[in-house]
Amino acid sequence: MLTGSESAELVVLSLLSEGASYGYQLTKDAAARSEGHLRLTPGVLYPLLRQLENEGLITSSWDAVRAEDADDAGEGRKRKWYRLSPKGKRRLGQRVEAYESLRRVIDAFVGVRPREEGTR
Amino acid sequence: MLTGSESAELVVLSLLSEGASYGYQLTKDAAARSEGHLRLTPGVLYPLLRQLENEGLITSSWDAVRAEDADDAGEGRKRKWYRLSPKGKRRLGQRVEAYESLRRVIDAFVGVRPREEGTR
DNA sequence: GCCAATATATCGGTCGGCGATATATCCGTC
DNA sequence: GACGGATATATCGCCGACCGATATATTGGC
Repeated sequence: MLTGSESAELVVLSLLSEGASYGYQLTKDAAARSEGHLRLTPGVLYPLLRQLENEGLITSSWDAVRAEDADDAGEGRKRKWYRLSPKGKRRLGQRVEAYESLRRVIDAFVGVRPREEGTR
Repeated sequence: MLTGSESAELVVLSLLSEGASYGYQLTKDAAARSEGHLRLTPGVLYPLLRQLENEGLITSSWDAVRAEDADDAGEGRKRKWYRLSPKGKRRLGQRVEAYESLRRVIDAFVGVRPREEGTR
């Protein structure tokens, strides 16, 4: 399981890098991709989306429900579409690097398998 | 940089799986192995050691300073040696598995590189 | 007409990470 | 013999963030 909002940011930016999406879809995508291990609950997701928008990493607009009409702000039902900004794209790159760096650090420890009993 | 105490537990158990050690040494080892990225500060380390001992994952004893005499509780200067218990060894295994699982989950996202502009 | 699924959003209590701080010993050196 | 930096262990409690709980409206299937 994984709910920390640090990884949540990485995941949301990553999903949006593949194209525009919206809140509910993001929770579903996250769960599907991680085979249920990643639960992007409303309490985590929406505050995060707001924060990302405030930082200028994503943009939002209320547009048509159908994906192919996502830019059409005409009549009918709407939902809130989010898109990755250029700044967000850069941030995603940084986050990926940070993750890979962390990965190497932890691997430096878990890569080493136990030796023997007793004292060093 | 990485200070979360979740990873701290993994790291401490991992270091102790290589042999007995003590607080100050653990901070130094952690920094060295991670090339300075992992700062196991006193405020993180000692509460963690206490907790790990309470859970029966490690044991401690005040013994001689010299590593080769670490079991000798005779005269002279002492320091507090920590050792991984069998239970701790099992926990380490679980934590490594959990880490590798998390790793796979995140990789499922960062492995996917950006496609093109616009809508899904 | 009803229920489950879809869709977005806020709030605040709870929990814990970790900076700041305290204390004591050891050793080199001036 | 005293000063300072490194060694070594330990506690405390502030601050802030995480996210469970909750609210609300719409849609679609039966």
